Amino acid sequence: MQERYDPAAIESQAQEHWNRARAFAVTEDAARPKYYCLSMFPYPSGRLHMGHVRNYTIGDVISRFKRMQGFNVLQPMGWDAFGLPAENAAMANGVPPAKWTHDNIAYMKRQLQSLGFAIDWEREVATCTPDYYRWNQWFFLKMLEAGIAYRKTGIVNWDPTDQTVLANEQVIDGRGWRTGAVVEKREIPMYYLRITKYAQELLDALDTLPDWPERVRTMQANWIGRSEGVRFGFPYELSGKRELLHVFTTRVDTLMGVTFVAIAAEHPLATFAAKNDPALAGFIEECKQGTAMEAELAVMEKKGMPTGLFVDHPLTGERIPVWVGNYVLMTYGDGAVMGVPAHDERDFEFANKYGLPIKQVVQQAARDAQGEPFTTDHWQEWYGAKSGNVLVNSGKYDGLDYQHAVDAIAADLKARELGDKKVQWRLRDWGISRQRYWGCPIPLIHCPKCGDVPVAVPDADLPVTLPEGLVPDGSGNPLGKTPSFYECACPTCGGPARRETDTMDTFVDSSWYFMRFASAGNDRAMVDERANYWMPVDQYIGGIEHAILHLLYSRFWTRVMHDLGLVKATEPFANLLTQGMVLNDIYSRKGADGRAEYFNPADVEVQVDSKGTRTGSVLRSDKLPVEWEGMRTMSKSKGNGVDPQKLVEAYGADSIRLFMMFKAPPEDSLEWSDDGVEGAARFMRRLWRIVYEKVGEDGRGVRTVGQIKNSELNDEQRAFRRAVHATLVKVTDDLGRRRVFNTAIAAVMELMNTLAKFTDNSTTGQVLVQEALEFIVQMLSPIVPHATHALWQALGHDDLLLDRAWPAADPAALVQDSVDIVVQVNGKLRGRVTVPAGAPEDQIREAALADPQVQKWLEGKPLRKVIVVPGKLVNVVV
RNA sequence: GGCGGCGUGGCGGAAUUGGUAGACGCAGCAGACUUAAAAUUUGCCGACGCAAGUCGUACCGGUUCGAUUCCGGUCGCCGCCACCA
Repeated sequence: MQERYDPAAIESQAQEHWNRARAFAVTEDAARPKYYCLSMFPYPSGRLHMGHVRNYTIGDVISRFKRMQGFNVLQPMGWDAFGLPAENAAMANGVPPAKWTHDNIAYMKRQLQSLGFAIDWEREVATCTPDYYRWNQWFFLKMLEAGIAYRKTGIVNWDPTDQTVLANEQVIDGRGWRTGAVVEKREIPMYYLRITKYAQELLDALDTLPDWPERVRTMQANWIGRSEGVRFGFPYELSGKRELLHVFTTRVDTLMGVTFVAIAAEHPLATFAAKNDPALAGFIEECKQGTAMEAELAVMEKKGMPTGLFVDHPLTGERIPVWVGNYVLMTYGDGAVMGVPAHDERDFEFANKYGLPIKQVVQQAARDAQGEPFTTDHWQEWYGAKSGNVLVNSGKYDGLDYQHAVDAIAADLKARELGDKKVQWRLRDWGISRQRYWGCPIPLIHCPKCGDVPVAVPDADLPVTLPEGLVPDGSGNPLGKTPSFYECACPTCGGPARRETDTMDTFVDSSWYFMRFASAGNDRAMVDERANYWMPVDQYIGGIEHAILHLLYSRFWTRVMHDLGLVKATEPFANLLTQGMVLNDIYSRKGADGRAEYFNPADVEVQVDSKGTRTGSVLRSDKLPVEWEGMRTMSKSKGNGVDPQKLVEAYGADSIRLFMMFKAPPEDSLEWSDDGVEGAARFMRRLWRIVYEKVGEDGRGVRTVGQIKNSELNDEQRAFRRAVHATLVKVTDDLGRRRVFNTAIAAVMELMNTLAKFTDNSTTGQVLVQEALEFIVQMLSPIVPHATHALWQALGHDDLLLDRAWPAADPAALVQDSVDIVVQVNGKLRGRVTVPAGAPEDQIREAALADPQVQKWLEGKPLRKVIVVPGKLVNVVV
């Protein structure tokens, strides 16, 4: 073997070897246990960033480890290739999105290959190819048929920058998730998927996903947002006709305390009332503009205006005024709420401001608070707890507790046919229409003769192919200006018709790609029996930012595919790992104009004192100070990005992979450090050298490992071998059950330190060193596959390391003759004793008490108690 | 405001079921090798103390023979949701 560790040569050689052997192409094999390991596929933005590298390294380590454990492992890769950045790039460069996207895919694929990921590239998919998106279209039509997809004209979130509609999930703090532009409200006909139909299932099934992070399950449960309450109507007359103003409430027990009804500005009744009331119309307009930030909305002043309309109290018939309130959401429930100022903080604030009556109807059972002035303090006391309170001032309901009051009032409302108990969801149906070009065309045709309802494209005419040569100009969807695309014949009547030019939300593409990997290449079906072999994904890995959108959509989509008979799985991802972000230092300097200029950490020199504490930092080029702003995710605007490509060229893929796995546990954020990468490279060189020193220039390892008999070893040899096998046990557990790679690597490093001190040159000693090196190489192989591939050969093996079975520890090597016992006196460490393994408690106790160090602390004091934890410690209480 | 999570050396982190706090690495300090530097390598590296030892896992209290770990409270940071009736 070569003396020098030369990652570039080693890595390209290993990769060639794997490629020649088609080592990562995998076929379904019912005889072997399958393992589907999937990392979230990337958007082909141009180049990989460090977040990708971390994500895919984690997946690769797990895949390679599982493979060595005998699983039939599928690790595929694809491209989430539709989306807006391609259109923006197209506008900037005048290049069609298709070309930009495909160029990026080619480049990023090379990058992924240079990192040595064990990916089955024969299953690669790109969502922008007709082979893939035709099944989006096909399944959309199936959902239309099944009533899961439907068309509705509704108020939508309009992103003025991207000129498109956004789903509720894509609006963050009132701004577009991608552009950050303040979202406007618009009325547009579009297509929805009835995810609300699955709300209960999606909520309940969270309990079947114990291997998902708790916080992701909580976030999904909150997002689905189940509330139990009562929906009922306040009767009123409008032009002689009896109508109902519906509201939803979880506190129907306070119904007798209603003193007003508040409706949203967009409510039809508000629109009606505003017709002859310019002041009200103005107020409504003001509300619709609204402040964008939700956080501000929450603390914003309650504002309202009377509509001049009145409704009847559903039980008492009392006249109740209807107000427009800026705090009422049109998008939740019926866009109207009953106002109970005594028992709802928002209503209380509103009533105080506008002088509306406050009527207390609930109070603590043990208390008589009647006649006391009503203050915010009272509100908190009375409203806070549902339990322990009873109704007052509520006629026949007086004295009932919360649950009984709800039941009684709900029953009475039902008897009057005004309402009933209802479960209300926060989740809303998923709007998938986008007025964008670079997406999957929605396969419908609008025919002027066949009526308003669009006609489905027949299966035989699928896919509706997206023309690839167009370049958007920033003014809406270019498909709408391309007659060759939209002009078509109606499949029903044959007359001239217009093709739908909206495309699908790209979250559609990513909602089922994992099943396509499992049915790769099938041009006759969306999925086939192979999907039932692979699904569900055994391990899914990706960023926490997808905790709601992508994961919820995928869960929904999988259920629909199940219900329409396409797959057996009901949940797509059995196990979820949300990897942490990759952070880097941010350095800046205030310019003369007050604007901050940012510098890459690689160009900054950190100054430390003699203890290593950081005292300041200067720019390398001018030696002038720069300010450290802490660590944040890598971004262009902060100038703290790190290019994986340059690192691979400088250090090799293995050192980068090792550093990322060692620096932090996978779920924690990872703080980038060039020194840390240097340290990883140092370790790789050390590993290489230690093997080189053992096997020499053209040496082969001592292939006699199987012959080690533990009983024939001397004490030092036995201790060394025990360390080797104990490390194997720990690393196996860390990589498998615990999924913490940093401690696994630390354990191997520790073993390397032990190995360096083991200088036994006897034949037996050399065999033990050979065994240790083989174990070390195997244990590290999922993490640094290239170097270990070469080292495995150097150690005298001809087989492919990645197919080698994961080693098993020799139980005889793990046996300990004696154990060290820690002795505490009153809980403080005072001594250590060595006793034979498995010694009875009495013997341990005697040995501990006899220890001179311990004796010193015991003298003259009466023993009160001795606690013996076999194999671990003794605590003497005096 | 609600829910969830987290606070350990100069730094990243370890301590897996309540049982030796600080593994492993980075940075730092001292030495060896070298004409020199790099590379490599050896040792030290929580605080106070000459030492024996004492203190120490954000802070205060509790349970326990024993608490970084469990419980209650306070402070701080992070994440998500946020006028959801």
